[in-house]
Amino acid sequence: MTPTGSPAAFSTGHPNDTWLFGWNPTPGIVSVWAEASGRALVWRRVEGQVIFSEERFRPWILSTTLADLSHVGSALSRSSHPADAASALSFCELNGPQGSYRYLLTTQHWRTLERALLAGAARRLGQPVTSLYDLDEYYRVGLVEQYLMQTGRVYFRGLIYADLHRLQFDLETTALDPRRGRIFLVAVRDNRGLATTIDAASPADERRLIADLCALIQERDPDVLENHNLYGFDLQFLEYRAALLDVPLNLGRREGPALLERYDEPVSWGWRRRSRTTYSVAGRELVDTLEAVRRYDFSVRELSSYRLKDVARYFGLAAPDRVYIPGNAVYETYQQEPERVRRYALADVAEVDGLSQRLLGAPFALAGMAPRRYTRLISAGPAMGILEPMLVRAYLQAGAALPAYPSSGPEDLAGHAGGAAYLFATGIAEHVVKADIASMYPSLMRTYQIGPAGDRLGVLLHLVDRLTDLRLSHKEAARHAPHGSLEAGHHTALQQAMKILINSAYGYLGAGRMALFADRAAADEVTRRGREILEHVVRALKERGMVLIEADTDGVYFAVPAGWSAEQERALVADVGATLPRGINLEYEGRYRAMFSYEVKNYALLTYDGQLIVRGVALRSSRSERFGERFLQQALHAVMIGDIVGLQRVFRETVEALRSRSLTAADVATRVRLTKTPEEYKRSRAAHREAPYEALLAAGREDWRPGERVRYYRAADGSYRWLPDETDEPAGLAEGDAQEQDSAAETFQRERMPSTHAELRNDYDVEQYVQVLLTTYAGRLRKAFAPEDFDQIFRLDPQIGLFDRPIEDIQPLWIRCSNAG
DNA sequence: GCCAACCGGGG
DNA sequence: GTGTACGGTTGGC
Repeated sequence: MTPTGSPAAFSTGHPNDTWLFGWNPTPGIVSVWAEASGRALVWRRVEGQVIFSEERFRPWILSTTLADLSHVGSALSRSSHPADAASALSFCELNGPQGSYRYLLTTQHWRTLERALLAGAARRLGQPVTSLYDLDEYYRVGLVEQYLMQTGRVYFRGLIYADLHRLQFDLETTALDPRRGRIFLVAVRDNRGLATTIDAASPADERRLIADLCALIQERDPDVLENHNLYGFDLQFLEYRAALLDVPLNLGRREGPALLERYDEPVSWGWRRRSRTTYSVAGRELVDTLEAVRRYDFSVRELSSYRLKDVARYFGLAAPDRVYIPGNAVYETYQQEPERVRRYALADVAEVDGLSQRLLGAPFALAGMAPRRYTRLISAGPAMGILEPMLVRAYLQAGAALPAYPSSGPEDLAGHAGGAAYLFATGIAEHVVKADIASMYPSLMRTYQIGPAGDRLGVLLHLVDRLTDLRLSHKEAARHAPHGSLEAGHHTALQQAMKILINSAYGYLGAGRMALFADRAAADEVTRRGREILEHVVRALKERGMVLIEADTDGVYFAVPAGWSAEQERALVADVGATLPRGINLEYEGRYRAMFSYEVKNYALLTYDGQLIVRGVALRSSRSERFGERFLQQALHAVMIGDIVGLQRVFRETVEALRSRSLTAADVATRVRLTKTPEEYKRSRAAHREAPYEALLAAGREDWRPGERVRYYRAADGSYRWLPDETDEPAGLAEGDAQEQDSAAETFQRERMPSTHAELRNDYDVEQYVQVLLTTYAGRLRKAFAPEDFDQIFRLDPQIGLFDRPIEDIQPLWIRCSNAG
């Protein structure tokens, strides 16, 4: 290996910070292109200028054995240090026990090594071997990762996010499928002031549009190309159209190969294997903000849609006068009002830029630590995708062998006990406090020094240690920097990146047999300690007279005596926290006026300023009829303030509104997604009728597309009625041929009108919806009452029952101290 | 009510 | 060069 820096040359104050940030100080790397031949192209941004350099590296792989190279004989040479290797094939022995990855095999050209190993392995195993990834004897990473781990370099050293030159482009096309539609417009902007569109009004102009787009990108020379669903749409479309029109697609930097490299990766989402396409170009990083949104929502779980427009609104990025055009009407609109579409497309790219600023700070900061491309860090899993490469780099830097994969013995099949979850009480509680243990699992790892047994150098625990301290200092620095400043953003991004790494350390311990340093026993020890701590907190709260409601893994809800102030609550939490071991911190997370405890992790909270928060699926309805949702909101609010009279009133009013037909079809309609094609439904219809299709057929719609969302309701005569809404896609639009485009335009014109006549109809099936109200919505409050009280409150027949008592006397099932009366 | 299958996004 | 991490909805039985 030929490092251009040494570990001593880069330090940020701690001898082992190189485990965190790499050991090579080279600043400003914005892109790396590594080839199997050992050529690496590196672009750096230094003082605003881009500097290109061509470098050499030796492709490498780690192995537990030399057996598969015995057939090459003297072609394999030994070197005492990897940096000394010069021959076509060589190996260096690392420090480590038998069975560990103690052979670092290096080569001049990756294919030489790969061919030799595949041939050797095939001979050893007596069957053909097609991929080294299938063999446990080898630990292999991608070429760019090889380069970064070998050199100790990382991306973006010394840069802040605003230093990156980012360009967004967004295609507008006449159809979704590039075989059936073409590009008629592209909007382009960058974070250096560019904002423009390129038109191709006639099909003959499309070739010029693509060429102009490439030329503009070359001229602006950005480090990053960004868009929403860039991989899934824009690049696929561009690739197809450029090939069809035989126009070169030069998106990369001129010093590198002018190609758009495509990977069709098998990806498992859950257990299911699917394929997705990604791309890369030399010299520029590609950023798909859709991936960043997915990653964001993975932890936050708040987005109901990942569509650009929805996400932009969610983050408050959408301009108030933003133009909205339904996707299937964009081309029609362009033909009549091209300027409107240009503004629409420019708003799209502006929102992508906003999303980038909002979501990509953390991946940017991670790229300054982990030996991986920036692009990959946007969607990489934090444990295997980020932490493990850092661990591997640290071991290579130390000349130490990686441990063998942990053997999967029978103990691994035994159930792994996770966090504790307790439901202490159901019903309604008042004066509720939530407290939780800050970063519980990493804190436990740190406090009790629980790390993977195979981590002989103690890298993981060291990383958790340093990251925890550094994160606190960046949080602090972000707080003190001027709000909204570049400096604040920089520290916030680092803080977030560090949080991601810290939180993944525990997950990594339990990451199954494919993680090099996984350690099930250590993971179990962490959760065992966690349960111990949670039980301790619960006990301490009980001893202090608090009423426990529920506790889950690292947090607990409990009720305090009426009349307590927030200060008293905080003091209590601090008091309990003081009984915990050093390094384990109990935090006061919030206070609530009331809580409806339903099941573990399923509850509703009422804040002191009247906001209703509903958590867990059990309290929500998947049907989501508007009238039912409205009822449930009001009902939960009423029951949590103990207003049973009000609760019954809301119920009776809703029943009355249904029966008097003062609600509308839109209020009772439900929305489903179609799965069958018209042909499939026609086949199954005789055996089994399904409401949404019947609704369409009854409305005269014989054509639809699976995936289409359909709103419908049940009418008084028992039939189902379709209720088209503003954003519904008309039939067959994916095909995008001329007729269908026309129908799209017509539909669009029709649907721009605020609310259609159909929405205001009131011919719904009253008793059906009364039953829905009672069973689906009111039923969710069953656990808040004694059975006879529930029946009395929600009785449909308003005559007095034999055992009724005055409604004023009915109380919900309060969760209260027994001694408080 | 339970289980398996499917989808997310882009014009 | 991945990924061993989904979650909500729907339809079929």
